[in-house]
Amino acid sequence: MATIRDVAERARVSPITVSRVINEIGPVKDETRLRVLQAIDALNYVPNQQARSLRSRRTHTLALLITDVTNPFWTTVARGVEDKATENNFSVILCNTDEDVTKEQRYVKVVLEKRVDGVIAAPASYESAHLRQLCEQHIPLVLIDRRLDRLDVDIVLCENLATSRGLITSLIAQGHRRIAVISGPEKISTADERLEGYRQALQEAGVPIDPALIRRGPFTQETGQKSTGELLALSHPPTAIFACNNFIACGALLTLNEQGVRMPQQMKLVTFDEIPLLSLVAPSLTVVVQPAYQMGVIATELLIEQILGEQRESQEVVLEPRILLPGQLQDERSSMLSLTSIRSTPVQRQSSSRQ
Amino acid sequence: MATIRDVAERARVSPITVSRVINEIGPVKDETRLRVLQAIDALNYVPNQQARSLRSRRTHTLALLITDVTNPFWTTVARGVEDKATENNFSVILCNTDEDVTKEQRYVKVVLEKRVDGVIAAPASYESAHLRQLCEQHIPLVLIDRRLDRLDVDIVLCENLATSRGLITSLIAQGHRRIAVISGPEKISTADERLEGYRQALQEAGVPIDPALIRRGPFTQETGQKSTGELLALSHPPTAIFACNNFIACGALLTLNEQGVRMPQQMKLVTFDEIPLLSLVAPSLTVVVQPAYQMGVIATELLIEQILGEQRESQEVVLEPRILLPGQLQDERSSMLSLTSIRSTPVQRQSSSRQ
DNA sequence: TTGTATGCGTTATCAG
DNA sequence: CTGATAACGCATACAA
Repeated sequence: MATIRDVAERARVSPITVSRVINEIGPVKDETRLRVLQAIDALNYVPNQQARSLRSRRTHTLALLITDVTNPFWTTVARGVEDKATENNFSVILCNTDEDVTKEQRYVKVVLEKRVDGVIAAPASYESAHLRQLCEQHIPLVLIDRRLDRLDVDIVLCENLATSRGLITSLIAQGHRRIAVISGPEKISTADERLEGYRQALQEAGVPIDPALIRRGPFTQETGQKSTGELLALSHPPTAIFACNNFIACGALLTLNEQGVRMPQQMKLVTFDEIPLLSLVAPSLTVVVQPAYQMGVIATELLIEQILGEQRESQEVVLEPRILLPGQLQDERSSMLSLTSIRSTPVQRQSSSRQ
Repeated sequence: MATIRDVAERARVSPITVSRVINEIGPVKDETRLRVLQAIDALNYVPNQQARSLRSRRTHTLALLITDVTNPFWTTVARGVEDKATENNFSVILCNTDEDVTKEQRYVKVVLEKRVDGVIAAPASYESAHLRQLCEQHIPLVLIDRRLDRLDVDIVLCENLATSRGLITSLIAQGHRRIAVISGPEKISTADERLEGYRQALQEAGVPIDPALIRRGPFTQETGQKSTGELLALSHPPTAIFACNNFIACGALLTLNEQGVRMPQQMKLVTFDEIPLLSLVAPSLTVVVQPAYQMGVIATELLIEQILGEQRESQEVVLEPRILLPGQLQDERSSMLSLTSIRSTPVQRQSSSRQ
């Protein structure tokens, strides 16, 4: 592949002049520029970003550490990140951690070696020592969706605790007393906060908390299926289930369906996060829809600010989820299938800087 | 950040010795190695991949050009690519082309600048001149899912034509005579081949082809909705619809649902590609499930062979899709929600090398 | 307006 | 077993 020197020779100038033409800095006579451009064209010259990065200390590359692109929530986040990154001439390296701290660590190492300009990460655990490593090395970092203990860093997320408390309060208002919850793993802030919201709502309403109605497990369909099966087998089963993410909700749905449980008559299901077609499958569902695409976009904006930018305080951006009640906004429910509409939504930040 | 020289100084050796320790090449006395390792640890030294790449001409980075991660099919492909890449110490840059040749071109440029070791791409059009550019520059390339005209290069895909012909033949055998098809854009091989299969099946069975029953548009939900609306409005509407991808099927499903069309009594729907929960929404659906995860894995294997490897003939790997009939294999239908099962499936190649 | 010298961090080559 | 030197491709600082 042609180098800057090849181009320089062909255009009968020095390499630096070629560099000036490419980067459009410094004065170059029009005639010279033309010769250079012709040489570039003739040789199919493409600047070597590796060499460039070595000097400029900019790789124009971001890393996105999420649990699993296969989850529509993260897929949409990834799409938001990629769109915003591309808009700013950054590439995105995709990293699936599967909520596995070891994998996360491996990716952190890759990130350091590759000298990416910044990282957007959903921690596999709120301890995640390796992510702290990034901060120590002064790699720009933005957390997304999940918190990290005792680390003052930019973060974009939705209000989990209050939202889930409101969700449960409203179930209680509808007359439900035996409400089950199926939450995610320990040490993941979203799982903890959604569960805590559940507890607070029951306490406020004076409804006793029955440990048998509280289930936890990986954020997977299997957890939903298994837990729902167990809940249905209770001598005094719940009348409502709060699934803490979409995969768990799918599992619950499958099991409820299998066992012929009618919704919402025999069981009311509420959940965090969207899955396409969910509204068609179970029109009685209440869904907390997090603005995943915007979360990705905003996280990327914050990251790029950090990379290009001035020092500033860490920001915590808290977005409002939309709550889709049964029968409501049917159309919008399937919007994930086509991001066109979401993409054009202007970004609104409800940020609260802290510390 | 510490450099190899810092480490060398601290360990009182030359940089090259440090390099030898890191890369585990050449002989180094145990004592020296230990000193070096201690220095590396003390300084938190991480080798600079940029500088390394400059010499070694290996970036350990792949690019994945797909139309849209948001489509569960591509999501799953991406996951397969990422898993296999990671296994071989490669990172993956995610590129969404949205079936837009201009975007594709921009990404090709990025790919060239970044000197990625190889590219996996689903062409936005079977012309896509820019992708040819990669071949000219001798960048290892593997096509996935879609063909490119007159280009002898590795490719992984499913049998589209025969599969769709079989699908339609079976509809005819069930007594359907007015069968509609909603296919994707022009210049995309999958859209063309699936449509061609439809045509062949009708011809073979002596069923006249009615142009009013043939619709094309972008592979989106909107296309499915719009086309289905138009088909239902025909004076002599079809009794079956063949949706050529999952998004189109979703659109069709939404419109059929809205208009209260009962399936399969009033309308039989068949489709390519899976969407989670599809089976719950419409148990009467017939779905051609392409092994997306495996496609990603195999494409990556081929690419890595090219990168690391010996010259060899271009390979064309054609995989068998699974066809899920109504009511059949209910469990497997939702397997996309959790890749665990897919991931453990051993890779079987039904390859046919050509040329 | 253009060019020279130098260095980014690493590794290949050759020498000791 | 270890080291000196050069080179990868480009851009900064300075000079002309």
